Amino acid sequence: MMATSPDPKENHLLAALPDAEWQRWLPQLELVEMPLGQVLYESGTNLKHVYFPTTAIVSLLYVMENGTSAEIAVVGNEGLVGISLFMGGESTPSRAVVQSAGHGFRLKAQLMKDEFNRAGPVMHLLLRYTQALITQMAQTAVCNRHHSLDQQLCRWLLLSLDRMKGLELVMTQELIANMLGVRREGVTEAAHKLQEAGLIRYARGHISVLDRKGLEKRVCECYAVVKKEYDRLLPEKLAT
Amino acid sequence: MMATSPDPKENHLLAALPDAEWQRWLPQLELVEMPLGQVLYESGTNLKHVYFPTTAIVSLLYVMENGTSAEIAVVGNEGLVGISLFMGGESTPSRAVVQSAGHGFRLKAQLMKDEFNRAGPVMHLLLRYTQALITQMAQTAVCNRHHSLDQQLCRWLLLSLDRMKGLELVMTQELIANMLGVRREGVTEAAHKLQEAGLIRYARGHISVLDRKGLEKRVCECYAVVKKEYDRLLPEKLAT
DNA sequence: TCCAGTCTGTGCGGTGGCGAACGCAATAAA
DNA sequence: TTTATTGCGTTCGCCACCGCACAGACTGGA
Repeated sequence: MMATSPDPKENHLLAALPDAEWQRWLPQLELVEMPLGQVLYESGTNLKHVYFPTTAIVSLLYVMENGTSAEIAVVGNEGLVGISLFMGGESTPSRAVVQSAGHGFRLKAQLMKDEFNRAGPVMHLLLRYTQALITQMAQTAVCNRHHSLDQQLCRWLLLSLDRMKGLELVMTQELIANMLGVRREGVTEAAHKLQEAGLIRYARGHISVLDRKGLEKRVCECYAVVKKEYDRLLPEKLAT
Repeated sequence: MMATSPDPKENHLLAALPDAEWQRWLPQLELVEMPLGQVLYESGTNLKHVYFPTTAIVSLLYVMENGTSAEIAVVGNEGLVGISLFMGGESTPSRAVVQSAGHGFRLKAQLMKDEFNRAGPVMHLLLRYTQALITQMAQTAVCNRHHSLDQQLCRWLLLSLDRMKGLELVMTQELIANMLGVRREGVTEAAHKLQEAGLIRYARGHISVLDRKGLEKRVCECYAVVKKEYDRLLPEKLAT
């Protein structure tokens, strides 16, 4: 198995850049490896970079005083980590952790702010992305309130799947439980059901999705709402 | 009891406007009454105005396919309703409903977009507000996951309290239940506990807060996280 | 004054997720 | 090969919240 080719255009936002900005940014983009568990930023700290994942997936989560956590949103090759930089706050009360190892590119904070403040197409692209992210957060709140763990697991799997290439996640049930903010045993049970139904197969930290359509049948409406909003706000550009 | 005086500067965002924009906006600001239950925008529809509540409180909520709902965020005189206008999406999958009757001012959609696109201090103000709103949504997700109904009720009461003048909410337990996305009976029980503890008093759709500090002692950390972020991002301007 | 509608109190069984504990198997390290 | 670690399976009691059903209490309107 070879590492994936580090092409910035694997990130949809970078791929959607107008040619002028693309030329300007390219020399400034720094390829970074993003190993599992890496913390990109900590709650309340000022950001030094924004990250554009290509093959990695990043979880935005809030860690409570007692140590338990809950995922707020997930970011992959469709987006960027660090919106608070251009939103003006410089920091947020959440933490960004690499949930699935891979690569990405980063840009220095000041550079990002300068580019945003040109108030051109880049700004509007980033704002539309931010709105999609907002929808994801809102729907997470709804899902946490109303839907069963089974459905939430399906949602989580599908959201992850949409942000990677293959059909296999390297991910223990314990980690998933931390993301969802539930017990590990709950995830074990829910995953077991999905395996019995022939939708997934898992073993020691590897989950293979066998029947994506099957997951889509089980998942709650939240997944579709979020996906639709991403598609609406961030239509695939023709670039590359 | 007289109606409150309809002063645009009761809205913190309007009050924070630089003098130039204030002069420019003033003739365009339209005073509107906002009766309980009014729907400011519906899921998926294009917005025609942005609303700046002064004495009203507005709930952003998502209504599920089966009719049940969950609150995503609450907006009062500290903010504005309709961020998707300048974020670029024009619509969102949520609904905005007046939760507490009062007044507000509105601005036509196109005007708002034009003002935003000047890319000056107004834009940065609105973006900072949006980030605060994002924090509120994120924390709602966390709270829905981890905290008891009792604590969530406290959080909800305090958030509402911060956005109004007096100490009495006109609000049935059934309505609160719809906002929180829980059963009415659950709210009844939680409210009963608070009343027994002498923190609130209620009767037929009127809730009086007797001991705000007491509520703050019972509430989960979520409230403080959100409040702190609003204070950080939207410091009180000296205007007026 | 009486009725209808609204708001709150309460009780019941059901269930989904919690916390803790322990067993087991597959992998990695010695 | 042995040993330690990691990941998954299972059980058991517990509690918060759910859904439903109904009773009382207050209010406004005819």
